[in-house]
Amino acid sequence: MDPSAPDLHLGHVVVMKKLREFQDLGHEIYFIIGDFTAMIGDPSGKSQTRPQLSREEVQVNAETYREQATVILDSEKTHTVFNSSWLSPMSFVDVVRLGSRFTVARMLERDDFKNRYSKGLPISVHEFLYPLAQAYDSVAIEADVEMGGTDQTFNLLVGRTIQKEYGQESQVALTMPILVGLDGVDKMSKSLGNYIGVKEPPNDMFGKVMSIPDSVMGSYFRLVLLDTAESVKKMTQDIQEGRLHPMDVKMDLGSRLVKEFHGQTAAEEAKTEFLRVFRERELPTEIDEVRLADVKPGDTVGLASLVAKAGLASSSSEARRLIKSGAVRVDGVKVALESASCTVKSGMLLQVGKRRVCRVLAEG
RNA sequence: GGAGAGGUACCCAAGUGGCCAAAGGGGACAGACUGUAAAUCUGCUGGCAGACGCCUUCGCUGGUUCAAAUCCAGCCCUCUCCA
Repeated sequence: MDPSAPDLHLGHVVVMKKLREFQDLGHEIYFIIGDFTAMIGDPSGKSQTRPQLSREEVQVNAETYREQATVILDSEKTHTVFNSSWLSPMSFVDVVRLGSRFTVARMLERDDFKNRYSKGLPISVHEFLYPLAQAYDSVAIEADVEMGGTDQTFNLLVGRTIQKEYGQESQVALTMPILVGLDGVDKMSKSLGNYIGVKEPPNDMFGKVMSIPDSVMGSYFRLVLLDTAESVKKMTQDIQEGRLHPMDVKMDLGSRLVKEFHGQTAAEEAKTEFLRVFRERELPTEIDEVRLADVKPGDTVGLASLVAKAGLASSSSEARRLIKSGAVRVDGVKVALESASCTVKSGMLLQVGKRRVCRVLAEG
């Protein structure tokens, strides 16, 4: 687990559910926090070395992980370890020795490296060290089985080779299919912002589920909810032949997911709220309140800057564009004049698009 | 070490003295339509400002010029071939 982005999402859940199965069958799980490897940065097409995290940050993130992971995993059978504890003490000699057990040709078997190499894109030497470091993790804990997404196949296989070189029996590499994110195209990941976090509030979780393309619903049922292949196939057919409406199926998916992470009641509430806001087009039952210290009731300010201050747009220029395109409402009334100014009232309602709403509390 | 090519906004990519806040495409965002789906159409895509307008950006640092993404010098980085 990479500790630089401490949010577990449904993509992780796919793998963790399989881990849980192993636990239920009596296996012990080592949850490796990649605090050392995070400094190298997994080659992902962007060869940027990630910022080094402080000891404290890593600790905090690790704790966050543990807490989130226990939603799925049995904490009794889960050991949390940091790979810096065996990678940091290695000397340069050790690293050279490790490197001598693997060849460049085999490194270039990895698709990502192969592609970059053939396209003339840079590959730094330290990136070759990443799979080796991860492989050494397997040596350090004497792993019997290592699990990950299919994108980890190469790394897992390097682990097998390296273990053998260090006189251990090669681990079994087990990969789970990759869950696609909300865009329906790319893998679910935090950096792409197309994820559903396991700790997200019920309403957000439900709403995000509803925004996924129909075409990927099946994989969510199969990989996250562990429905059988047959039932997913039947569902797909029923939709195609008009016996089921895709939206109903998606709402069912949303309810079941929210139920899994937040319970039955939350699931029902999230569904009701969704119908209320997006079908009936009413305001949400709970609206965020934004306190603005530098504005007081009665002030006349530019609407654009107010929208930006309230955090509904990233800048006032951005807010201007949104106003111009007719996305902004003040107390429910659309204002499309870019240069509009408005008189501040405490508790006034600001809306941008369908999703961003807040109440402004002027406390200047 | 030698020779060549290149570094432009979130990404790809045009631009080779003023008409450049920078073509085009993708993505993102917003509007219409809808099932907060897909597809389609439209808008929009540096920041500040109520407005006239102002400020910052084309690898970095200096220079030439009334004017530089564009010319010059140095530096940094990437790729290819040769050694």
